Amino acid sequence: MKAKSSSRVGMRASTARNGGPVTLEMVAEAAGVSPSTVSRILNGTAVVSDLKRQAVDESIAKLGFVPNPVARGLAGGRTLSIGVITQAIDSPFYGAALRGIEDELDPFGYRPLFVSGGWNAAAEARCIEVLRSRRVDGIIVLTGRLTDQALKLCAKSLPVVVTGRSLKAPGLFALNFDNFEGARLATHHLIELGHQRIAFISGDRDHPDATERLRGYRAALEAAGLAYDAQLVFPGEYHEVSGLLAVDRLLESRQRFTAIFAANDQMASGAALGLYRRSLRVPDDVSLVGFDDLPASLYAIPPLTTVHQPAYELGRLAASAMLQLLSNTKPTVEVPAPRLIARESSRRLPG
Amino acid sequence: MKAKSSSRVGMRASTARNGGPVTLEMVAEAAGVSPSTVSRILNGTAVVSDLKRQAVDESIAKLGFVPNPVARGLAGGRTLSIGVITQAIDSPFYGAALRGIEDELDPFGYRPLFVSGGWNAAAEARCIEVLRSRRVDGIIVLTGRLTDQALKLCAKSLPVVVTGRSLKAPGLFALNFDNFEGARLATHHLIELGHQRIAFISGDRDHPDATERLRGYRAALEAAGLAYDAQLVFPGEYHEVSGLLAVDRLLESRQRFTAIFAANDQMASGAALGLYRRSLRVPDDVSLVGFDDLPASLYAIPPLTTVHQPAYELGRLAASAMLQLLSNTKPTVEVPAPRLIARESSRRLPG
DNA sequence: CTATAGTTTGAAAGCGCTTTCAAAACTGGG
DNA sequence: CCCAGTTTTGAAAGCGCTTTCAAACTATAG
Repeated sequence: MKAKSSSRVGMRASTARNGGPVTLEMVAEAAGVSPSTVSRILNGTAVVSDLKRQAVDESIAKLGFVPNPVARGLAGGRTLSIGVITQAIDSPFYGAALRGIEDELDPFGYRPLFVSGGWNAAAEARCIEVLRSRRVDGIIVLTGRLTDQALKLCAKSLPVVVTGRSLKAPGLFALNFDNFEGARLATHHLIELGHQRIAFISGDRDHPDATERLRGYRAALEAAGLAYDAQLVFPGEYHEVSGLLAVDRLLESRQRFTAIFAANDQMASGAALGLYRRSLRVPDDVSLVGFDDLPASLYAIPPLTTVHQPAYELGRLAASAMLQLLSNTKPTVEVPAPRLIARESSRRLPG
Repeated sequence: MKAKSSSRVGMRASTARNGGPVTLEMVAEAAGVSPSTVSRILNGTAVVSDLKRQAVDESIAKLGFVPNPVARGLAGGRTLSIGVITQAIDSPFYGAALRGIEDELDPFGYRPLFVSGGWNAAAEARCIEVLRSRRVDGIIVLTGRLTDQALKLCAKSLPVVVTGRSLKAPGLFALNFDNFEGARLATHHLIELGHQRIAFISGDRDHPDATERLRGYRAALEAAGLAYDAQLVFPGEYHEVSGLLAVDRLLESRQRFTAIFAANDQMASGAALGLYRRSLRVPDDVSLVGFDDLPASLYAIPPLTTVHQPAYELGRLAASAMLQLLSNTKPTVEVPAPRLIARESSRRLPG
């Protein structure tokens, strides 16, 4: 836009017309200073007399100059891009986080570079290599399967922000959501409604979140003096089908239960379908609670009671932490506490 | 991965250990040739004797050399990255397309650079500037609001692939899904089930897809000798709330109807909730059909009858077309035809 | 065996920016 | 008014790669 309009505005110096984009050198010439000075002004690397600064600022505006990030990357090492390792670019949960990252980075001129690891440590390691070769200025890792080791190693050469774990290391900042508390809240909510036989559909067992949520479920049970019954726990894999399957198994097991707590909304959605297939009504016959509060859950039928996980906020926070890391300040971001969103899929046990 | 393992393998020449990544120059030296030769081999820019080629290949492997895309971008103009303008990184519909693009590009060493336009022509124009300044090799535009003009202009300097419109220009390839036919199919399906009063929740009216879908709806009606009744058409905005609102207005209008066709799944989902709130059952009281076939629609309650739009495939095709454009072959990709996926939200009108 | 055309190769000049390094322009203090 | 001490500035050397250009070959014909 800028560059385009300049061709209408100024014709003093050579603009876009003369051949390709405006370069720093052209600005320098137009302002009657050396390229170094322009660079210094651009980066605030040194004090420059007000006179020259003004001349340069003017030329920049007149020519519609936009620094070339590629050249910057080569010369200075900074590319103004942040690598983001996500598990799947189209994940309903991480999507919001990605948007948060994008929104937070944008005003600072940084761009996210998204790469998908697909829940696979080897693929994620490759992602890191790719990002490194693209000279990103930092890496944000959304959960994933990389070992803490690998992350720490990476943080030695590049600032790293990681979500979904607690970890401390130089150049590394971890941002963790309180999954334990969230699950405790959800389970507690059901207990409060009078439910005693609460089935749990858990997530991938090698997923750090998943084990935390299971712990939260147990903790709430125990706190209420209810026995933990392993027969009521069904392994899932965080996607819809596994929720459906879990319900099938639950029903086949002939266990008595009045409520289901699924470790994420996607499984809850699958579970809901499973119940629907067997003509069991939510919440009349079975109360159902999820985790994550996906946008879609608000429009589930019935709208799903769930634990709100602020994915968008988490994205912003991660990005903000990265920005702080890059400016050498110690990140000071606080992850919001879990909140239970009671909707219509859970209700008081009659009788 | 590569670079890492090399530090275990070779120690002949200076590897990662000596200071930063391996450069092309180091490879040249190790192979006893000039940098130019290495570059030529890397890019296939010229014939090189088998002897040297082998020596170079070996050194590359031994040193674990990975070309620096940033330097490449500066020198050669090619950055091996493709800009992708999407409307929202977390859109349930476009998400799949993004994944398709990523998957298709990956084996060729290209990376997508996603930027969000947010359904806003000005923002999209800014996106183009950003991408251009990042020296992307091409731009894929997923629908959006840019004028055909703007796209053609852009295509003059950079290959462009655009979805969601039909457009012909040099350096530009358009990939359009047959929205008209899809909508016709959906409406026809309901008619076949005996429905005659079919309400339509349309999309944004300044959205090209939306008008096509409306046309398809009308065409099916007319083909069946059913009168088009503007009173049964409610404007929506392609998201859940607007579907909910549309149903409210539909109900308030006291129009007689037995089925609803929503111009996308998200609005269908909102509509379903609206019906649920009024204790109208889908499909018993009202048949409901959507458009897009979002992953979530399979798990809606009841599972949603919808028109399958191959978002993932579309992404792959767009990326593939871009790759062809980049290699100067005329793209030859074919968009799959719309298919109706009959599930449980629609049923034969009794009586 | 030389002249000529055709190949393969290397030297060197960038790409647009950052960043040393040293020179130039200012300070004052004596 | 000169010199040391402090800024402010510019020249120039890269960053890692591509690409022209011309030199060094090789093959072919005369």
